[in-house]
Amino acid sequence: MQLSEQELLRRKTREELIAMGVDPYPAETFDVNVTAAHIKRNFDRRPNEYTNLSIAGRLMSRRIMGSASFAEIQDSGVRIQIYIRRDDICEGEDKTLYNDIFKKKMDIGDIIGIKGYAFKTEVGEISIHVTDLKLLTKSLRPLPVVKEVTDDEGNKRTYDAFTDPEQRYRQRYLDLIVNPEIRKTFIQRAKLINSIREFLSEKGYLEVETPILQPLYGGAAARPFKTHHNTLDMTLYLRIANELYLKRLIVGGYDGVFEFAKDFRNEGMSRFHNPEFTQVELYVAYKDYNWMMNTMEEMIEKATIDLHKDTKVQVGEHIIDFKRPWKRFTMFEAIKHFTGIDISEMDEEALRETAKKLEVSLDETMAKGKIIDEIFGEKCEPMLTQPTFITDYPVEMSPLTKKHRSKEGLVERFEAICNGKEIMNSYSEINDPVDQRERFEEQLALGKRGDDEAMILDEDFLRALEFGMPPTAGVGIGIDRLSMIMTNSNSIRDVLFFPQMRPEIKSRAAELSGDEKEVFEKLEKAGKMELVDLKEQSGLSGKKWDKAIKALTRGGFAKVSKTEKGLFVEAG
RNA sequence: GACUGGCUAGCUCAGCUGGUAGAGCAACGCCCUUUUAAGGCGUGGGUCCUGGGUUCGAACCCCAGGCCAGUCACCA
Repeated sequence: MQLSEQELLRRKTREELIAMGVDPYPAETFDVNVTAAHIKRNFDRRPNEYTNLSIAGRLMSRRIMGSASFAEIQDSGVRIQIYIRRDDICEGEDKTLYNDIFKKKMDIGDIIGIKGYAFKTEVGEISIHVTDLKLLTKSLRPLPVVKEVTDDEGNKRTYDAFTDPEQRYRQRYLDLIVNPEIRKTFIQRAKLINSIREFLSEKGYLEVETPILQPLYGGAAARPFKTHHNTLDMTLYLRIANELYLKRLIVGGYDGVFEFAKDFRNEGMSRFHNPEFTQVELYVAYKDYNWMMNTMEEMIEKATIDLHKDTKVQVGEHIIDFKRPWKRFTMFEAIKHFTGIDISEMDEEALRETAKKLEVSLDETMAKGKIIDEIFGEKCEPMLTQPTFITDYPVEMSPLTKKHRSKEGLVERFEAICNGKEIMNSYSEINDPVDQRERFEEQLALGKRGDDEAMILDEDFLRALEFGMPPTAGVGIGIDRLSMIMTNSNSIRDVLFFPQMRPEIKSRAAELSGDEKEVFEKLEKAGKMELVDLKEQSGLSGKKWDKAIKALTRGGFAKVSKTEKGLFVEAG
């Protein structure tokens, strides 16, 4: 690793501190009795409360003026100014703590502990007059220095902001230090989860945990991640949903269960999709989807008030109001409303015609239900900004949903759409095991035709249903998408601390030379290949090849492994 | 996957029709006891994303590739 000038200097400083007997990473507790936020909030009202304070934080800026200095420290995302005078922290003749340690050996980014008292400067800034100073952690990397100014009119201006989205996502710790306003987003997300948890717990439903590693994946239409358990020597999948397990618990006799679940779907990424995401799923016995709609609008309305003290949320250009009751449309009504066409009585032929007229593109494999869904997705969903329930979906799209009590060809399902996106999916669950088996079999047929998202038949789940599951309503709520709305975020990555990113590969080929470099570049592109093939492609003589590959494996650039299938090389 | 834009110092960015790299902050040295994007004087710091090509000469032009972002497509 090539270190920058500043990194080298800080490493040297670390050594010097140790040499002079200052531990740059002391073990003992530094007792903190106040936070920056606390002082700033209360100093004006109770100035005498802060005469003997002890506070720790990261050094964010320094203004040294000879034998006195101003600096800022930041704790929990809040900055406060500190004032350090040489003769206050160094009472005797020995001025090392100020002249050497503070001025020379502390840097922006170091974590320090101070003791002192709060006061106001002549300019009126609440500050801490330091009487004692201690290094708690030496920082070895220079921090981006972001400056914020408030001008005479009270407008905030930021200079040298740390804005590169890639760096912010990859180094979230840095982002949190330097752009503390993003902390609010994550606090809101946590509040949202707490609010929902509180609501469901208060109703007496049990929060449960079910397997993430599943031998069969089910409960949604998606491609899974596949993994392997060594001892059992079996394939396991990361769950795409927990639905089938929660329903087993309903069979087992719980009246209501819910789980905040990380689900994993091996599909494309976009500003609305991360390969792992969070859903809360809830199943309640003896209820149907109508009850669930009422319960959910109550729950989300409450959550909105918990977060914003209001039912209204600003999202981009729009103000979204979660106040009950939300609009309700059947899918057919919604399509009629937005296109003027009543498709409720149409057969597949007529639907195709209609889709064509509406410029909704279809492919040959799509059946009736899928066509309806396409038209809805294209012509209605994006138009629905305010929270809206869409009910009564075509049966083909919903293999776990109970057939509609009175409408042929439909199921008892609703989705809540908000800001043009689905945030909730719910239905009256199938509890007729014979019906459920038939639906699974239809899915199997789809799978055989090449639909790689078709559901798999889960024999154990069917066995559970055969013992009898009470009539049940279930719902899944996308926590990430709901968080996006609640925090006015434009991308799912803004509501995840650590969104999935491509690995950070800097081409290390530069460290190599000649033959090694050429071989490594080929290997890096292929990832893994047969040793013989790589040798062939390199076009090197036996001796040169041997030398190059040995250098690469020694340097950790390549790994050779022997299996039954032959010799393989892998980029390291 | 397609299109558009981007990649230059630790951070934010400039760099004209190709002439061999610059500013502010940060860093280093000196001065400075209530400053606040503190200030003053001085100094150092770069694989200009990578690899090829054109050229006397490439950060800049051409080709290939990488990564990121946005939009669209796919996908719930």
